[in-house]
Amino acid sequence: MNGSHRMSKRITILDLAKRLNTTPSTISRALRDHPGVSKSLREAAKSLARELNYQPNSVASGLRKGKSYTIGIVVPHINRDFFSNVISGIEDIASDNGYKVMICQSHDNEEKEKQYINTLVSARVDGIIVSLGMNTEDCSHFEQVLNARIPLIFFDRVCEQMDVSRILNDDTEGSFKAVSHMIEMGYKRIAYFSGPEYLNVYRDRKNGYLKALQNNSIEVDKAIIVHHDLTQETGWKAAEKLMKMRNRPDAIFSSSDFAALGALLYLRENNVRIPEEVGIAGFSNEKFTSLVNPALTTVDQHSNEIGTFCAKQFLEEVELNNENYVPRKIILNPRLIIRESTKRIKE
Amino acid sequence: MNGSHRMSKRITILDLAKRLNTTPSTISRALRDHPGVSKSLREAAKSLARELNYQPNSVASGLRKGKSYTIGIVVPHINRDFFSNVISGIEDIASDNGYKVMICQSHDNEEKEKQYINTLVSARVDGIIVSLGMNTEDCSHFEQVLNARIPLIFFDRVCEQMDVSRILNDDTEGSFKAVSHMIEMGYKRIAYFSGPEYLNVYRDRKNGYLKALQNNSIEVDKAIIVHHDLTQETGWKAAEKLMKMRNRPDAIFSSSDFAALGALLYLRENNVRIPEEVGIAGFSNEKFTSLVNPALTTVDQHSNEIGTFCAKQFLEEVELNNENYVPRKIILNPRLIIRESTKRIKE
DNA sequence: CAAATATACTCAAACGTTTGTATAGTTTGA
DNA sequence: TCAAACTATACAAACGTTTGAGTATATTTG
Repeated sequence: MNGSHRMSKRITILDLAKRLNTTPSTISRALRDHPGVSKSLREAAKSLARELNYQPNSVASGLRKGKSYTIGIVVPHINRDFFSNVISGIEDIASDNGYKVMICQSHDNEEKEKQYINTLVSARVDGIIVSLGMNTEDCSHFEQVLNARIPLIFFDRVCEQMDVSRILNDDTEGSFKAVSHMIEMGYKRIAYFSGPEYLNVYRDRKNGYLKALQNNSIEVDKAIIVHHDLTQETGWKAAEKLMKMRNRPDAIFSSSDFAALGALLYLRENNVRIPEEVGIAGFSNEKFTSLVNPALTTVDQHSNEIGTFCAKQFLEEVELNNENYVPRKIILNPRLIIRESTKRIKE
Repeated sequence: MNGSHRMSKRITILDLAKRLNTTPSTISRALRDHPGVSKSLREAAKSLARELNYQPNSVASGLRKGKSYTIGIVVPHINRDFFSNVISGIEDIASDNGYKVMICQSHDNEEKEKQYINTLVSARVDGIIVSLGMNTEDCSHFEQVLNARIPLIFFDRVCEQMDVSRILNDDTEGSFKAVSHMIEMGYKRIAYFSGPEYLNVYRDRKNGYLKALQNNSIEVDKAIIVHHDLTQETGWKAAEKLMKMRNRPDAIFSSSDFAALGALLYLRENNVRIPEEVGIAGFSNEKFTSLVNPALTTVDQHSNEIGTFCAKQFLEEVELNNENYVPRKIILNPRLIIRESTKRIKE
């Protein structure tokens, strides 16, 4: 309550041992119900521990055992529904299995991502789960994770050169579904917002877009394929540019919900009717997509499942003790969610 | 690239020492530029470390120094804008000062919160920053943090009995502003969504509501004050109940944006015009509030600033080494954001 | 009844750092 | 020139736990 001000030394296993006239090793075993310790001592140790409010020092135990029971997670932003749902998924499985998670935000900054990887390796986490930052082109900072024989798992935005497990969506398929749907709704000239092409997700999503056009014999016009960093702001600006073209597009498909939102707001502000004049769709199924007006068609990525797959894959690899496991690629099938922003009466 | 399969033992300070024909202690000092070590050796040590890709073991160093350079954060949910912004704020300051953060989600579950506190104490974090779960009535699990002399800081939802620093909004004031505004807009019968009253924030917000009514000589009607867990779902249900009253309210003020959203969706679905027939406002300024239709009036809590205050307070307390510091209460003034959901033409 | 076997412990080393103290070797000063 | 002072390094203990090996006592076995 008031924090009594005796300089209480933290109590250790040695203190318990002294009080029970035995040794630290015996206490250590007693507390973990080792069968080699008599029942009576086990009980005594545990009740004394409770009484003195003993908290095991997991730093010491981590050092001795070479295991920290911690998983490091590095994502660009935790305040995106996609990432926070993945993290929730990881955390649920992890904590059921006695692991805690350490969450780091790279803020899409390669330097920060590198630092966090260093920190996690230094902290001797038992595994690292990563989705790359938007600006990460070079993957060399992950080499040391492999060298340290720490299980490494990527999801969503991955390092393709690295031979490690990865959990992915079929981004091509997701994009293909969305664009095919838009074509079916009668849109003829569909612009596309893409991210950096050294990242698998953006390359794949673009391929899905191209495939859908091709499939419907629509010619690709590079003028309406825009590359940017897919934020709300740049989405707004890109929409502005597109709408001022003489031959303006009648739809926008964005590989990010945030950029789609920016575009949507631009269109709304400029009284372009959605979906009648211009259709619009995004990617990721962020919460806000169902709430904007009109509600945004988007591609759901099963974020929570991705998280549980990541965690399960980690558990498997850690179990195998880094020996002869084969990296695995798990691909989920994304789901198209059709909402008002593309529901045009077919012409 | 392919993870060469020699069972490479991790290299330690001892390995470096052997190669340079010196001792671990000297290497340890050399790597940290201790002036007692000759310049040449310092350089040699550092370049060898780089060459061999030496990664210091922060577990060992943590054990020896009794410091982990880690801050534990416990929040109900990381996928709420309010919390993730606070975390971002903490993390920015923390990482500038060499601290990493460990983020835990209590999911508003008291048991889970307790476990996480245990884990963090065991992990010997250097500080713990908490916002209580919705269901946490009993704060006894925080006693051990104090006993272990680990700086403890609360924000938003706090343990009032505990004499530790806390960063808060003036929730009464926030609520008062919102409700006063609604009254000014001509709403006469304003319902209220409240959370559990053992939590400071909900008690304070309710007080602000009551104060605003009183201030305008509006009688309080307990029939339209609803207590629930403030999720989108319960907000929906509560709105339904209220709208079916014979003497139904003409406005709803919710102490959570999520519950306000639920209510808004119910009203929209049932063709109750907002803000004409019923006004509505929430609390927290979640991203979606500006995007729903109509946009939701809400109270902004300066989430990012709360985070930086938390981190700075932690740094100060850790600096003082737990000696004679006086717990501090920092109160920020929330900001009312008026949007369409309450902009009724005054009658 | 001696020998084998269980039982319930104790001992000591180890994990990888850090840090206070000791010890060479070198320089300085009167 | 010899003690004092400094420089650069070595030594050893410590952080708190875990674990393999060792030991004393009690119990079983042929």
